[in-house]
Amino acid sequence: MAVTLKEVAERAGVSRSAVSRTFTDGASVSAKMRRKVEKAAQELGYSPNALASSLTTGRTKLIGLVSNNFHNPIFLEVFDLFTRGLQDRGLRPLLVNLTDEVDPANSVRMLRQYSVDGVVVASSTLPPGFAKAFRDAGVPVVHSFGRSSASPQVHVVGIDNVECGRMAARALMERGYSRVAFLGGPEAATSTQDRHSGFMSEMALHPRISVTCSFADAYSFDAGRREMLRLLKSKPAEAYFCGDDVLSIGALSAILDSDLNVPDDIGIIGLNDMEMARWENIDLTTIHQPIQQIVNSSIELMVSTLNEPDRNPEARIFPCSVVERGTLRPAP
Amino acid sequence: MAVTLKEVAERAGVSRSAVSRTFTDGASVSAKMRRKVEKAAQELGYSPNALASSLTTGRTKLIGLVSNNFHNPIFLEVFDLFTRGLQDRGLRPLLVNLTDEVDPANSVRMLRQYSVDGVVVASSTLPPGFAKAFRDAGVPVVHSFGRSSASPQVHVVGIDNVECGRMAARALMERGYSRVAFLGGPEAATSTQDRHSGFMSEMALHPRISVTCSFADAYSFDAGRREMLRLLKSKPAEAYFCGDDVLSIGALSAILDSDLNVPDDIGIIGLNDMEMARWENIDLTTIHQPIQQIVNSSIELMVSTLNEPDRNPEARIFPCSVVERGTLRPAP
DNA sequence: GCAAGTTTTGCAAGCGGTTGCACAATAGAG
DNA sequence: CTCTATTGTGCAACCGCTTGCAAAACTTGC
Repeated sequence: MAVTLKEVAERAGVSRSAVSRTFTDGASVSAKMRRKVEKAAQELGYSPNALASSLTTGRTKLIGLVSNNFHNPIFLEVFDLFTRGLQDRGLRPLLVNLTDEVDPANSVRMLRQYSVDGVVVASSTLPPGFAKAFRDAGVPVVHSFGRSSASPQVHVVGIDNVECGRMAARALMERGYSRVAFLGGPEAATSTQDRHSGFMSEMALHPRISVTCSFADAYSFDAGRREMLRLLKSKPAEAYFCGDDVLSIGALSAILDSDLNVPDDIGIIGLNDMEMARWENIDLTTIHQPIQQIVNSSIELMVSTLNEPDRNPEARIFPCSVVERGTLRPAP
Repeated sequence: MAVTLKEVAERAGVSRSAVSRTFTDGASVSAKMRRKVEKAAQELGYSPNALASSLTTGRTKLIGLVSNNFHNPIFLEVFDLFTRGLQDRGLRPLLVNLTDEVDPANSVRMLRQYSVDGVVVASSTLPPGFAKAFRDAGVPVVHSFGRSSASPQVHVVGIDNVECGRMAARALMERGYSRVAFLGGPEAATSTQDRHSGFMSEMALHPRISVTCSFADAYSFDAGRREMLRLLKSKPAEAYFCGDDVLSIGALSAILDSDLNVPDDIGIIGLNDMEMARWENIDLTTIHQPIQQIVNSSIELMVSTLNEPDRNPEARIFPCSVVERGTLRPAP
């Protein structure tokens, strides 16, 4: 079926090693030999079998790209950036969808069967145990969008969600709201927990302000809408920090449906600054998460770790900032 | 590093073949042998190396998932469905991002180096040449969301875009619009061409109705918005068939910005029915594309083709239907 | 033109598995 | 308890490629 090394060698009248060497860079081959081999390879349409060579080199250039966020549009951008970034460095993403998966063991086994060189866990909702399971299996791993920590157990690249919570609280305070609330994503997600605690810790500095909390059961439009509809039944807060942009948009839709006005009756600030947030029909005030930097840095960290597997776990945390749009009343 | 067949064999005190056979189903092993081997494997934490075995079996279970649509939210759903569907059948998606790629040769070479068993081209904007290039390289291929045809050259699964164009035209006629327009995506995409030609052919039946056309340069929010802003400078049509939902939303944003009302001043009908289309703050009337069926059918076709590589190319076309929401005035 | 030093090249073993073939072990029949 | 039919098992070759080692082929300097 496919052309092999051996056929090229025969055609060029040289040894198999010679052919192998012309296709591995850094190997010593004379110019004449290289010409002969390349000619034969050309004629036969040969290209080396990466899997076979991985057997002896121990490297596949395959990277597991593991996620469970397939309903948050920001992750389409994330996948775009990851696949392009990895490709550009000669790495191949093996995509693993962990929706509804609770046990890391299966994916660990599968990715080891395919001898991936490394794994990127790209998720803000997978528990840290997943990333650790890969590390324990001896696979280099980077957790992108994971929980920041001063002494991480695996490489983590992302944002400081606690600080984002504080930032949101400060934004609301600057705008003079006196009854504010946190509307979080799934309570089990570390990102929700951290945003919540940051928000509360900042609000603790303003004891006169009333603060309430509730949680949607997913980072999704429907969950946000449902939760906000529920909140609107009793007296809602003046402004909400929503755990995520999709959630915010769901909440917005509920508010608009109830004939209330944003930002006059209720203010919303989201988190992520996904592409859609700046669409004029949405125009969401939100906290920008620098996903491009996060992804690039993750890839860079992955590549370094491949070359130096015993590198100590590292946390790379990027700063966020408030993007002023139309869903919060202006600061005075 | 990783445990190998040989170590398991030694520990269990049996031959390597015996171990291999207990891990390939359909092979003949006695119950006693199986127990011994499984015990040893368990203790050592062995799991077979899929890549090594592919060398002799000729099957990797790797499927190239090739796309260039990383900015249309509907493709997040598509990737979700594909990855889960493939995983469920024991296949592994190797994701290839073809954004900005014009020459299929590179990806063909790369996917052959990784000995993928098959390739799914999931894109409505990649030219048919890409799918054909894989076929020519002897790799089973399914083009999802490709151009429908009575005698396809490769397997195609998708919708009849010409018919969708007609359907949109009929929807506008039923609602009594007298000046309508087509606002398409990139002119080079076969999907745009087909939707356009269907729309025009149906409109040819209504010679009294004025019809105009224009094209955005991508299936994206920005492109739709930009094009609609341009159209609004001179006298716009009463209703637009937009080539796609994201495009529609871009157009909507332009319209709302210009203090015009939808659907009273201008009507919009989209195509795809992506998740967002039903979000209350968008509420887009659109044509539903059954992506779940398309993806499942694509996977099913892929699997059949793997078992029977010489199968004739087949087109599987699924019907679409108008989803009535708020961006078109109601039919009388 | 020769010795010493420097590439190049081929050989052969190995990477982790699978599998046809021949032989061993067991089962079934009488 | 034989004799045949049916599994079950091990040997060894092979899948496509890499690489340490030693020999072959070049350089270079004198």
